[in-house]
This record gives sequence, structure tokens and C-alpha cells, in this order.
Amino acid sequence: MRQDTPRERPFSQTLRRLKEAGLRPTRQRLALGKLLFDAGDRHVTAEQLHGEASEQGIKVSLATVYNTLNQFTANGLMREVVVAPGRSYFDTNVEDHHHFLYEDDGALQDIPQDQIALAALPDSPADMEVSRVDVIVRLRRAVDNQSQ
Amino acid sequence: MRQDTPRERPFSQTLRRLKEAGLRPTRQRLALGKLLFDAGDRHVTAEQLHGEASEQGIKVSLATVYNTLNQFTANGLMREVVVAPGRSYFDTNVEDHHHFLYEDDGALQDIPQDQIALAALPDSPADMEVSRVDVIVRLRRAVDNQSQ
DNA sequence: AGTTTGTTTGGAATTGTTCCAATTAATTGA
DNA sequence: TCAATTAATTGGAACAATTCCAAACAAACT
Repeated sequence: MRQDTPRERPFSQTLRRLKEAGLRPTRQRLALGKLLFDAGDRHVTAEQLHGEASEQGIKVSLATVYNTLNQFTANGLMREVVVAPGRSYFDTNVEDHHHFLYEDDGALQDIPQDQIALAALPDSPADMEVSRVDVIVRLRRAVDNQSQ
Repeated sequence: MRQDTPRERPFSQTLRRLKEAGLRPTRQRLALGKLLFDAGDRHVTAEQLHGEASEQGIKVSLATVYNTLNQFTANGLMREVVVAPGRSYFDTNVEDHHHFLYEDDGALQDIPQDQIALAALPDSPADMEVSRVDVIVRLRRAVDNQSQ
């Protein structure tokens, strides 16, 4: 049906998204967007993303990483998933979907959409509507040799 | 502001729970346990509980409130629900159940168990087992009469 | 009782995040 | 084009929630 994204325009995807969101395509946003959107679905913390950028020689402050992730989230380009006090991930997958959380290392993983479903949504209280449903399936290492 | 004497053993419930958990029934734990367990299902933050205790003249430090909530949680007497970065509640209801989150004021409310159900649990990855499933239904004020 | 063990405490430390005012970059439009 | 305008970035300070710490204290055991 359609041509795949050409190789020679590495920023085109991010550029399109920024344009849609009405955000200026700055050097930092383009670089972060590339890290985020060119690698398929990702779950990153602000610190992680900042570290990755630094590794690649992209000079961007942590404050800007936070700003950018928050703006992307506010504009529907990403979604925030809070899994523990003081640990929240930004998810590049904004489709309706849910997550596995590996409790031992805190890693997050998408649950394929066809593998989970809510049988019944409860009645919303008066004057309220559902804005989103978050499901987190917490996983632990199967019991056997618990060394800690 | 008079003292009623509704029950002759106001601490018995908390005492039993502490005993079950192998925690010493100290003055602080008894007082906090009374606030938590004698009032039905509750969702409190550490700060809230500390404030309540202070109001009632119970002298307890914030560190102890955190210690106590964490110990209660570790021992299955309570459960922690994280709803936003920097906001987590401790829930006295440890049955299998889920929550409504009112996004405007951050309040949490139990969803009656028969009103929600997962149609299918996804396959757990190898060597992993489900430790818990958290469902949070986020509610916003229905668009129409936006007062405030 | 005295001793041991577990708990509480205030304050400092830590972590994750936001705020701020100054600087720098992107956009507009003559 | 380039000056004027507007928005974004920055480092560091501030903040909020939580944990850590070592000393003081309380409960439990013998």
C-alpha cells in the first residue's frame, strides 16, 4: 500500500509528530524524539533517556528531558505509567494497552492487546467518565530458589 | 468533646493483627492501627495519617508512620497503591479488588469486586508468576458542566 | 530485677521532579 | 535578509516524598 520510511530522512517521523503537536522542532526535541520513536515501543525513565542521550554525545539537560517527556505526554505522543513511588516510565505506545511489571528489576513490558481484556467496566459514579484504565500485572520470579 | 466508651476493648482488632504479623504492640502501632482498622476501608497517605494522629494528640513521628505503614504492608495487613508520581496510598482493604481514581482531586475509591473482572489473564513469561494485578480506572468530570 | 532485642525519633540524606531567571535558539515578517 | 518576537533550554536552587541513621527508649525475656 505504502512506501516504508526512507532511511535518508532520520528525523522525518519525529518531525511529523512535533508538527502535529505544534511543538518547535528544536535540536533537543529532534534528538530525543529520534531515540524514542525510531526504536519501536519503548519504556524509559527521564534519567535513562538523559543517560542515553549523553552517551551518544547529545548535549541536553535533565530539565529539558523532563520538559520534553511531559510535553510529549501532554500532547498524546507518549503516556506515563507509574509503577512505584518515585518510579515512573514514559511509554511510546499510546494505543490502548496494558503492562507487565517485573518486580525484581522494575522492568516494564507491554501486554499484547489481545491477551487481556476487561470483562466488565464498572458503572462510573455520577458526572464522571472514564478517562483511562490502567492494568498492571505484577510478576515475580516463580518460587524455587529465593536467594536474597 | 466527650469520650464515649463504645467498646470495652478498643485495641483488640489491631492487637490481633499485630500479633498475627509478629509485630510488637507498641503505643504508636496500636494508635495508628486503631485509626486505620477501626474505621472500615481506608485509603491514606503517610502525611494524612500523621496529620490525623497529631490532631488526636497522638505523638508519633512521620518516620514512624512510614515505618508502620511499610511494615503493615510487608505483612499483608495493608496494600500500597501508587496512582501518580509522588502520590501513593495505603489501603486497608487487602482483598482482591480494584480502584477508581478521581483525577481532579486524586481521591481513591474501591470498585466493588463484582463490578469488574479480567476476561483473560495473559500468559506469564517463563519462570514468572503473577503476584498481583492492579487495575485503576481513572475518572474525570464529565464534559458538560465544567464548574471550577 | 537486669539484659537483650526491637522500636521510635529528629534530623540529615536521598531521590525524583519542578521551578526559575538568564541565555540561547527558532520563527515571523518587513 | 536580519531585527524583532516568541519559545525553548539551561544549571542550579527549591521542593516533595521517602528513607536512612545513630542515639534514646520501650518491650520482652530470664
